[in-house]
Order: sequence, then structure tokens, then C-alpha cells
Amino acid sequence: MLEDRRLAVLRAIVEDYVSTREPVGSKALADRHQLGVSPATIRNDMAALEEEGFIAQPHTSAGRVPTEAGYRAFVDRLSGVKPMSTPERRAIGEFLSGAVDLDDVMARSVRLLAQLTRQVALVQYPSLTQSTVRHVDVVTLSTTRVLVILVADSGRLEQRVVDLPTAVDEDTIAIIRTRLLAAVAGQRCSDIGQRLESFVDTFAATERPAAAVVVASVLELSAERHEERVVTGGTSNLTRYGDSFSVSVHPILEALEEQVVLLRLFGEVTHESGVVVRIGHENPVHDLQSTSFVGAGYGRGDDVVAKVGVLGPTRMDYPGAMASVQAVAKYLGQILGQA
Amino acid sequence: MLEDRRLAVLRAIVEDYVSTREPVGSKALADRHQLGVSPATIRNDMAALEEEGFIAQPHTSAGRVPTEAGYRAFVDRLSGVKPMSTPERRAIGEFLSGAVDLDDVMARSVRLLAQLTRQVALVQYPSLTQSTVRHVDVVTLSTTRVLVILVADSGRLEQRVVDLPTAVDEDTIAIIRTRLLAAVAGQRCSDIGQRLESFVDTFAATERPAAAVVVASVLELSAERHEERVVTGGTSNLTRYGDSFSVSVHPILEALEEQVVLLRLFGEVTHESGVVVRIGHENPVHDLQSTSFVGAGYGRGDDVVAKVGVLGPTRMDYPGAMASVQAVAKYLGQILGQA
DNA sequence: ATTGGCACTCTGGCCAAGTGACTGCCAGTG
DNA sequence: CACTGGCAGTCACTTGGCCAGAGTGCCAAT
Repeated sequence: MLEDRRLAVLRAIVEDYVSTREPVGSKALADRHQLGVSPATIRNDMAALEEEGFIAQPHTSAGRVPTEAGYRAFVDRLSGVKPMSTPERRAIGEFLSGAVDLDDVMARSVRLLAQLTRQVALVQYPSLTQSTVRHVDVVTLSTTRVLVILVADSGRLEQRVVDLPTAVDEDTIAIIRTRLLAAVAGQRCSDIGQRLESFVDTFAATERPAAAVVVASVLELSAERHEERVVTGGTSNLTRYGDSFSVSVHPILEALEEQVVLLRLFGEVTHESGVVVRIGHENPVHDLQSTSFVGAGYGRGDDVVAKVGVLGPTRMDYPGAMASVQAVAKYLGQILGQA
Repeated sequence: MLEDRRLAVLRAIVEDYVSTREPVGSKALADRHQLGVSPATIRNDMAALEEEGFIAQPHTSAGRVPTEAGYRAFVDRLSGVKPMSTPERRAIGEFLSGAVDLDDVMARSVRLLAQLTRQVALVQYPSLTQSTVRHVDVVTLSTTRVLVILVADSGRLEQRVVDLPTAVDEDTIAIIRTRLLAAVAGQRCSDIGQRLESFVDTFAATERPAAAVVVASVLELSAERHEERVVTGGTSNLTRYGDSFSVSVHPILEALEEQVVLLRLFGEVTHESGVVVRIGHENPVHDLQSTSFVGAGYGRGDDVVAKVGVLGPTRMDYPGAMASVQAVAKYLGQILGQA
């Protein structure tokens, strides 16, 4: 009861602060929410909340602002995922299903998510290791150069230009192509390493050098290192308010340009199907510790093949962001399933 | 002679302003450059330059700042392209030739250019219409779904998922694939529309519906609309200084997220092989009129297949940017030529 | 437990004065 | 005639002091 109201006050503070971006005082709270008590009472609650570390004052005579712990409590105990309206859901589905290829799906998703949340959106390409090989092709570019193409069932396509050690005629290429395809088609990407181990040895001596480099490139294409790729969108949302939300947008923009950093950010979002929220310093990336991250995995059925998320100020609309991220993840899974 | 010194003063103003980012006064000019005259004389020249519209004062008691016309004069008459050192050139070449496929080339270029100029870098994918078809492939995804892949000789690869009107067996797909490849391989992308005009009619009735949609998708892939694609990098350079360089970075960031806008920006860079500079309002894109653009076309030999450029504050190091853009364009052309 | 009242604190806006960095002009000089 | 030194004038920017407003904490009362 007493405890209940304190939490209600915390929720009110978070909501007000998120929408006004200004420290919120006891009077304003009493006015804008039906808490049924006077400002003085709220002040007492606020003092207690501050004691517990959920809120803080920027300076003595200012209102209160939620701390990271405050947001954490809000997310964990006070807000469910805001349900989305059916037309909204339908709009998302329609927008995403209009895509013509995987690149398009990714591009649309990131754009959509940025628009929905008005934050920076991040979408990761489906992992290769989790996929099976749909097709492999070897295209002749010149007598000593071929393009190796690998298509996964997620629709993901990887390519690579390969220099052959010696000039090779079209027939040999054809042989390599056919046999390679037979060897790996339908295999899981993570398995083809084993499958191809002694595969090269089965080629005639004249074909072997060329086959070796081609096979090597297929291995590389399907390897873990190559698998990760994150697209970003909505970076202009970082500068939506007069001037950034904390100190400077610069380090954040810098971080967003580094794939490695983005992967580290996503790294934390693992297995579990639910939405993950990382607030401020919970974040593994130092330069992004003034921001919060809301992410979720997506995939066909239950296995997560990649992740999506949004990045924004710690002062962000968590319920809304969680809903959007979840919805986009869900539709991404569906689209991938049918591809 | 007299005229000469005035221009020297203009050059000095531009250089100082670019490096210090502060209005430059007559005394500072006399100190930092060997103009051989006193501040008073310089003041006279400055008055004249202001009269002619090349420089302006932010307020009465401040130093002078170049106007757009001033930069224009500087670029046109006062600065050549700053030559790059040989080690620098070699570093560029090495960095770019390490790329494994076209995506990689583009990604590396944009990164490199952003680093060299410390500005926002833009790189456009090679145009398809200018290229010839190296390979076409049709990969079965399900009985009613195929992935159509088109590889151009520039190394560019386009893909598209296509729904077939009816279920089609693997043999039919194989037929379509083979005949399609024969029909378009080696053709210029811009020509294949004609080549495929009556191509569909040559198929047996049972194959025709499937062939029709596949052919249609190939046409789309090679069509003009699909051809343009611009990648950006170094956007964090926009926020390098305390706070933006003009009013706000926000509209600029927004503009950079719109492919259409970027294409409009590039649109102006046409044919001529040289470096093009657009200063402030010379720029066709309204939201980017507080910025300058330095761009150049690249391609194999003389025909321009796409463009590269950098975007930065009007107060930017034009000679340096021009040199970097030119160098990257040149190496891009070389790499593309050998691919 | 809640409330109204009151004293206290601190920020932000505002104004005035002082400082410094320019310029423009003018009279003087080789 | 081009250049120079000097000098007065203008204006932005900074500093310090002041005031108003917002918000708190505490206390005594209900």
C-alpha cells in the first residue's frame, strides 16, 4: 500500500521525465497524476526513493530525475510491453513483406524501427552458421579469377573474388562448381568445414590447386568471422533535441560506425526469446554508456539467427521501444521463415 | 601586382580561417604570412575584397570570414590540387586492393576517404547500365520460389527473390537458367531489355509463365531504378567540433540517410573526369546548402561508372579534399578495371 | 500517515560595466 | 601613388551582482 504508492510515484516520475525531458517536481506530479495525495506526501516518497537510489536531483532546488536504477526498476516492475494496435501491427507486416530480397528486408526493417521508435535502429543480418547452404556458384571472371557465390536459406548471399594460382579453363571450373555444389548443398554452414576437409583430395591433380582455393574461399565465406553484419538507421534521431542528450553525440556516432562495437552491443542479447533492455552502464560498450539499448533476437521458430534493437538516451520510452522491437523481430522471423 | 596581393590576402584568409575556424583579422594575417606589408595595408585590401563580396565580417568588430564566393575564387584561382606524397598514394592503393569483393571495396573506400579528409565520405556503387552481364543464375528456393542473381563485370551483384505463378520442377528451372544465361551473358545491361523482348515467346507453353516472371525480374535488376546505391561513412566527423559547423547537424544527418537525396547530390557530378566542387548554395540539395561537396567520377578508363565524394562544412580544406577524392577515384577505377 | 506552511537553496535570466579585438579613416612619408 | 602608423569608434563577450521562481526539507498540526 505504502510501498505501492512509492512505486506509483516512481512510475509517474519516469513517465513525466521521459515525455517532458525536465526534472519533475512534487507539485507537478500531484497535478498531472491522480495519486490522491498532496505534494508534501509525494515529497516524502521522493525522499525515500532518492534514499534507495532510484531518483536524483541535478541540483538542490530542482525536481527529480530517474537514475539508471530507477529506469531499471521501472522496466522490471512497472511497465509491461505496451501492446500495439492491430492496424499498427498490420502496417508493420505489410511494410516488411513488400521487400524483394534480403538486403531489402534489412533496409526496410531498420528504417521502420527507426521510424517507430524515433531512435537509432540496429538490425543484424541473419547468421550464416545457423543456416544451411542453398546454393553455391563459381563464376568465371577471367582465366585466373573467379567469383564464388554462396546462398544461404535465410536468403543471405555472400560473394568473394578469388585469384586462381594458375589459369584454368571453363570445363575445369564447371567440374569444380558441380562437385562443390553437390558436396555442400543442404548442409549447415557450420558443418561444411568438416564436409570439405578431404574434399579437395578427390580432385584430379591438374584441378586440385584451383579447387583448393575455391574451397578455401567457400570455407571463409561460411566462417564465423564473415557472418556478422549490422546495419544502422535513424542516426539523425540522435540530434533530434537541441543538443544531444548527454554530453556529446560524437562518441556515439563514432561507435555506431564500428561494426565491432555494434556486435559487442548485440553480443549481450543472447538466446532467450524475450526483449532485453540494457540501461546506461549495464551496457558493455563504454562509449555507449550514456545510452540505453533495447534488443531482441529473431529467427525462424525458436532458434535465434540474428538480432534487432534500438539505441537511445537512457531517458527513452521503454515500453514503446520494447513493443516495436518485439514486433519487428516477430515479423522478421516470419518473413525469414517463408523466404 | 596590386591585384596579386589582394588575391594573396584572400588565400591567406581562407587558409587561416579553415585552420583556426575563427574570423581572421589584419594583424593576425600580417603576423602569420609573409605578405611584406603592414596590417593597415592589408586592411585596405580587405575592404576591397569585402566590397567585391569575397569576404564578410560576422559583426562590426570581428575579423573577416570568406563568403561562398570567396571559397569559390579560392578553389578556382588560388589552389591547385594538393599533390599527395608517394607513401600516401601507396597506402591508399594497398588499402583498397586488399578488398575481397565489391562490397568490401566500397566499404573500404568510404572508410578510407572519411579518414583521409576527416569529413563525411560518400561512395556510389558502379552503375549497372554501364556494365555488361557476367553471369545470371536462378536458384530454387522452393517449388514456387526462386532467387534470381545477376553479376555484372564491375563485380556488382544483384539479387531478387521471385514468386513463381505455378509450381515448377527443377528441370524447367534448369532450362530457363541455361537459356537465360546464353541470352544475356556478355550483353550490356542497358541492352538486355531489347534482347529479352521476344525471348519469353521462345519457351514452351508450360514453361512460359515461370520464364516470364524470371525474365521480368532480370529486367528489373538491370533497370536504371535499381542501379543507384550510395554508401556513407564518417558521419561522426559532422560532430567533431563542439557543436556542428553552422546551425545544426540534424538536417544534414537526415539528408544523409536518404538515398534519393544523395543521388541528387551526386547528380551534378557528371561526365568530366576532373574533381567537382560545390560550395554551399551551389548545392542542389536544400538541406545541404550549409555544406560543401567535393566529388569525382570513377570508372575503368574514361567512362565514368559511378562517383565518390566528400561532404563537409563550407569551411573545409578544399585542396586536401580534392586530392583525396581524386586519388580514391583513381584507385577505384584501377581496381574495378582488373576485377 | 498525511498535510499545510515556511524557511532555505540554488539555477537562470537580466542588466551594467569593463575588456579586447577588430575596423575605418586620416594624415604623414618614401 | 602606394604604403604606413596612429587613433577613435564599434561591437561581442565576459564578469559580477541581483532578483525571481521553482523546488526541497522539515516541522507542527490533524
